Amino acid sequence: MEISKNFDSKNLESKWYDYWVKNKYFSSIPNEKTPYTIVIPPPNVTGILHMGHMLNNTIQDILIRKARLEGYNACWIPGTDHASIATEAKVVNKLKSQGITKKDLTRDEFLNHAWDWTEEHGGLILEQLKKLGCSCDWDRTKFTLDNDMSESVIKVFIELHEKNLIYKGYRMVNWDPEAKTTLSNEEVIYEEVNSKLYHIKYKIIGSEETLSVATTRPETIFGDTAIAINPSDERYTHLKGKKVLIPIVNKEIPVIYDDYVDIKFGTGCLKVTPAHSENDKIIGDKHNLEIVDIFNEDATLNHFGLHFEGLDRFVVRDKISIELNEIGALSKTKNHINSVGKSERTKCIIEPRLSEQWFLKMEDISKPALDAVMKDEIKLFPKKFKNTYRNWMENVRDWNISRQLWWGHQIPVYYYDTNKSKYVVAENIDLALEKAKKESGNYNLKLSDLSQEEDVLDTWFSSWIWPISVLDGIRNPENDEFKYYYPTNDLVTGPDILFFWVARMIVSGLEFKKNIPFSSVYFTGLVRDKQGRKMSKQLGNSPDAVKLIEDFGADSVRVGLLLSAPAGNDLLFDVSLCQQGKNFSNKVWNSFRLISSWKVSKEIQQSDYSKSAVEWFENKFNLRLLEIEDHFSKYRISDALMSIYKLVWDDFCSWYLEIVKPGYQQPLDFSTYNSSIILFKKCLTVMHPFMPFITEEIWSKIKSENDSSLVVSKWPKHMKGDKSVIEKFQEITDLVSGVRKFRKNKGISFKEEITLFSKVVFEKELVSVLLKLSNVVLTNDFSKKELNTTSFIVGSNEFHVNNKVDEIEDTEKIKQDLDYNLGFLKSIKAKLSNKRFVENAPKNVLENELKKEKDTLAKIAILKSKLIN
RNA sequence: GGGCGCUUAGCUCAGUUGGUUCAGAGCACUUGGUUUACACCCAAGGGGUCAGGGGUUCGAAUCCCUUAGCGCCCACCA
Repeated sequence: MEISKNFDSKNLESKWYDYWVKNKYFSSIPNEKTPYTIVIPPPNVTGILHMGHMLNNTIQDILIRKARLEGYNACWIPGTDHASIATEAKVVNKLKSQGITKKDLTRDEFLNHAWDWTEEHGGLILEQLKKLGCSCDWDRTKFTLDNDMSESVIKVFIELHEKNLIYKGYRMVNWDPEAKTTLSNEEVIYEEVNSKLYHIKYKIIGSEETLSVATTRPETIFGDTAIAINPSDERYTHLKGKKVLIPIVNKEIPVIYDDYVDIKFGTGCLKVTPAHSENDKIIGDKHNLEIVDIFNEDATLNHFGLHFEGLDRFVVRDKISIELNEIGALSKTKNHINSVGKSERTKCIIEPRLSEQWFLKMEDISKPALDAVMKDEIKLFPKKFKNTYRNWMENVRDWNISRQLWWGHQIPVYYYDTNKSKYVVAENIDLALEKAKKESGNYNLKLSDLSQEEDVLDTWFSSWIWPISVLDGIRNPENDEFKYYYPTNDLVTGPDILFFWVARMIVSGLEFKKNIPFSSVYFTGLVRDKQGRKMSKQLGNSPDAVKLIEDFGADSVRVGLLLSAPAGNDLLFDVSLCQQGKNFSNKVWNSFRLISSWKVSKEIQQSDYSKSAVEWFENKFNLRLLEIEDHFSKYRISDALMSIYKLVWDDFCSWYLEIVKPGYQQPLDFSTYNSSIILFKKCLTVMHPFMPFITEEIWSKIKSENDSSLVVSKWPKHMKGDKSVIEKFQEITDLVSGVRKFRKNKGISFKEEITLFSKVVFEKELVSVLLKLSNVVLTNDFSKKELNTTSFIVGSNEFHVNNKVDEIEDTEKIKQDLDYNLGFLKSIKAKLSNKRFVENAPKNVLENELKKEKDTLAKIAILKSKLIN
C-alpha cells in the first residue's frame, strides 16, 4: 500500500473527528457499566481558545479517552458560561461603538442585544475544542443561561432563602465605577503603586492650633465625619472633646479616640470617612458617626463635593490638593507606596462603597465542604492546595451574590410595596403575587404592584451548581441520569478559581445533594511564556492556539503541551515544545511506514533473536504499562506521557524494530510480523489518549476486521512481567553500546567488520544483528590472543575485538581507572567492616554492597592484567 | 501582618517510608554518521559540593535548626 511520507494532519484530523461524532463514540447514556464523568469548566460563551484552555481541555480529554478505553461509560459534559460582567462589558462596548449607551435602552432591549451578541460570537470556542480533539458528548452541551439551567439557579436561591441563609445587607463592597457594579473580593487585584501622602491641616475649634492628618485620598475630605486618634497617643490627649473644621467644606467634626489608629503612621491622626473605607466604617459604627457618601456610581463627586460636583475622583484629587495648598491647609506631600485594588475585568480602580447587596451566609454551609477535603473524600492534586483551601474555608466570608448588571439571572425577589422594603421570593411573578397576597393580607394586589429586584446574580452563583444542574439534579433530583452520573469523577481546572468555583461547588454539592460533586480535582498550572511571564494580549506573547493546531497538528500540540506540564506547576510554553511533539508524531508515523513495508512469508522460520526480541518487548511493555498507570493514578500526566514516549521511541523503535526488521527486500517470518502488529497496536492504544488522530489513522490501517475504532477499543491488559528477561536483555544492550563506544573511540568505521571474543555466554545472534558483526567467538582464554586483538571492558566483563586497527593502549587511562576502583573498593570494605552498618542496614542493602565488592574485585583483576600485558 | 510552597545539569523538571534502582529524565549541547522507516533521523559523549551554613545518623538531595533568594494564597496599609 502507498503511504504518504508524513501524517497529513490537516485532512485526517477533521476526517476522523467527523467519523467519531457520526458514530456517536463520544455519546453516553446510563447503562450497566461504571460511569466516569467529567464536567467541563465552562469557558466564557463568547471567549476564544487560548493556551490555558488548550492545556486544561487536553488533560480532560486524555482522562476521558483513557477511561473510555478502560471500559468505563465515559461522559464528558461540555458547555459555556454566560460570564455576566465580561460579556456585558463586551456588549456595552459594542453598543458604544454604534453610538448607543446602555442608559438609553430598556432592560429588555439591552438583553436582546446581548443575546444577539451571544448567538453571533457564542459557541466558537466549542468548535475550537473539537479541532483540539476533545471527545465531549456534544448532545449534552449546556449554557448557564439556558432555561433549565436558569430554573435550577432560581430554585437554589429560593431554597437558600427559605433556610434563612440569604440576606440583604448594607455593606461596604468593592465597587467598579466603570462597570457600575459590585465585585467580589476575588475579582479585585491589588497592585503596588506610587502615590502621595498629603498632610492636611484641620483647624481646631476654639483654638489657634491646627491638627495635621495624613491621607492618600484628599478628595474624600467631603465625606469626613471625625478625626480619630489613638487614646494612648500623648501628643493629642489635650484634644479630647474638641471639634475640628474640615478645610474647604468648613464643617465641624469631632475628635474621637480609637485603638485602631496606628501612632506611628503619618501624624498619628486619621480622618474617618465611613462611606469610603471599610475600616472607617467599623470605627464609624463604633462611635455612631454620620455616613456621608460623596460619590456617584461612576465615581464622580455628588453634591457633597460642592464645586467639584460632577468631576472624577482623580481629577478632584489633583484640584483639591492645589486648592488646599492655596488656602494654606496643605502642610506637605510625601511620596508613598500603597496597594490599590483594581477590577479584574475592567482594570478600573475599585472604590469601596456602601451599598445594599444580597449576601449568602457561608459559615455553616462551608463546614461539610471543609471536612470533605480535609478527610480526602475529595482529593486535590497537587495536595499543597489542601492547605490553601483550608485557610480560605476556615475564614470564609459571606458571599456577595448580587451584581448591578442585566446580563445574568435576575434575582427572584419581588417587592410589593413602593419603598421596596417588603418582598417575596418566588419562581415567577405569578407565584410571587400569590405569596405577596398571603403575606401582606392584601388580596387586591395586582401584578403591576410587584417589581422584581433589578440586580442579577453573580456568575459563580450559576456555576457553583454546574455539576448538579447539567444533569438536571436540582429541578429533578430523582432523574436517572443524575443518579447515574453524579458524583462526577475528576475536575480539571486552574488554581486561580479554587475559591471562586471549586470550593463553592463542593459547598453546593454537599448542601443540596449531601454528596460531593467530584472525587478528585486536578489543578493545572498557568501557561506562561519562555521567560516565565504571564501570557497576555498587551505583551503579545500568547501564541494563536488555533494556528498552532494548524501548523503542527493537534496531536503534536497536545504532546508538546503535556511534555512539560506537571500538575500545579506553571508551564513555560515555547513553540519548540510543539516541534518536539511533531518529531514524536513523525517517529510514530515512520514506524508505521516501516512495518507496512514488510513482506511476509509463511515459509520462513522465526529466528531465535526475533523470538527473544518479542519476549523482551512483551515484558518491557508490561513494565512500562505499570509505570504509566502508576503515573495516571497520581495524576502525573506528563510523567505518563514521558513513559509512553520512551516506550515507543526507545523500546519499540530503537531496540525492538531494529532487531526484528528484515534486510532490504527480505521477507519477514509470519510469526514475528504478527507479534509486531499486536505489539504496535498495544502501543497505539496507550498513545491514543494523548494523540488521538494519528493513532486512529494508523490503527485503521493495521487493524483486523473485527477490531473496532481505536476510540472505543480496549486498554491493554497486564501481561506477566518477567524481570529476569529484562535484565538479560539489559546485559546485551550494555554490550552493544559498549562495542559502539569502543568503535567510536578507536575510530573504527561502522561499516568495518569486526569479530568479538568473549568469555561470557550471550545470545550471539542477537548481538550480531544489532552490531552487524561478522563473527562472535566464545573463548576461555584471552592470553593465547589472536593476532591484532584489542580489549575493552563492559560492566565487569572483558571483551576482545579482532580487527586491523593497531592497539594503542592508554596505560595512563587504565591506571586512573584502576585507582578509582581501588578507592571504591576501599570505601565498600570500610562500610562492610563497620559493625553498626552491618547490624543496622537492611538485608538488601547489605547484599548489594557485597555484590558491588565482588564486581569491583573482578574489574580490578582485569585492569591489572591489562597493565601487565 | 497571617498561612503555604519552592531552590537538584544550560533549560524544564522527577527523585514516595533516609540505604539496590541515588545523583536521574526530556530538551539543549559536543562528536561521529546519507546504515533502504524516519536528518522531524541514528550512534556515542560531556554536564550537577542537590541554594549556603550547622546538626541528628553507621549512612542525608531526603529528617531537624538556621541564613539567603524566589513564588503563591489570604488580610491589608490613613
